Amino acid sequence: MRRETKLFKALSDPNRIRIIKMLQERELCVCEIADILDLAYSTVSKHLAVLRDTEMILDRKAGKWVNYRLNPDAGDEQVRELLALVQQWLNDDATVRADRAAVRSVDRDIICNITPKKENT
Amino acid sequence: MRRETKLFKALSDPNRIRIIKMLQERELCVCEIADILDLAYSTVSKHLAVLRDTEMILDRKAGKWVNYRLNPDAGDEQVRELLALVQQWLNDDATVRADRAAVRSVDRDIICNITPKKENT
DNA sequence: TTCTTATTTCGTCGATTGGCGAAATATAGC
DNA sequence: GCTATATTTCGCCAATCGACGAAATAAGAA
Repeated sequence: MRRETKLFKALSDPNRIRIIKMLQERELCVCEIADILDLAYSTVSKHLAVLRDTEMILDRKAGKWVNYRLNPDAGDEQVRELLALVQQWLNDDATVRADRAAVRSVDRDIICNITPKKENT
Repeated sequence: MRRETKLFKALSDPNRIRIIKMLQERELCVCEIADILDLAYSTVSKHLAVLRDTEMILDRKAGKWVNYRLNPDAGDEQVRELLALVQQWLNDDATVRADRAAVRSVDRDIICNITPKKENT
């Protein structure tokens, strides 16, 4: 019972739904998600922790970033079923569409003020 | 977005999940549900209002009782999908099993201290 | 019409939650 | 080893939520 309600609770916040819809597009780091959602890093980190704790998403270090991605092959069938459900939902939602467009253009190098590496000439 | 998170939120409380699992068994009134859940009538009434507000359940008057039942043919596909999901889940859960057994024996006439009608002799 | 009763609504309380900024942590780069 | 930085954790605040009892409502029964 706790497991199921915990899964539903994780999906009951709009920002966490937005995060999942964004991660359907591609892997993202905290600073990119925070940039798109326009939330504090700490808030995003907390939301991601909730989702990671349900195993709906996975994290891994990539340089100085921590990347988050969906976990569609989660061992838990309930997680898989809910992720499949949310995958089908909200694809015509205006906010989701805007977030998706943002995901395609968001750039962590710009957010973190990283100078592009010089091309060898 | 609001619609989806509202549905997930409705399912994120253990007692509301228990109510839905009980209603899979049969239609019930507030006093029967309160008896099984061991909650105040007002609390049960509020939980039922949350569920009715999502259209996952329907109510109708039956004498002095208000009966509640599942709405598996809800107009909203998302409601139908979630009800189908919860139908498959938790069927081995100890609490759900106990609640189901209680549903089969709970009797509103006993709860409300109604004297059975005398049989014609 | 009045009385009784199942239910709903209201108000209060303590617990939980989502937001933020600050502090702490992990670790890449030099 | 030190510095810089992305992220996580902590602490606080306001809003929300689930529990209860009391009051209000709806309506059945007499």
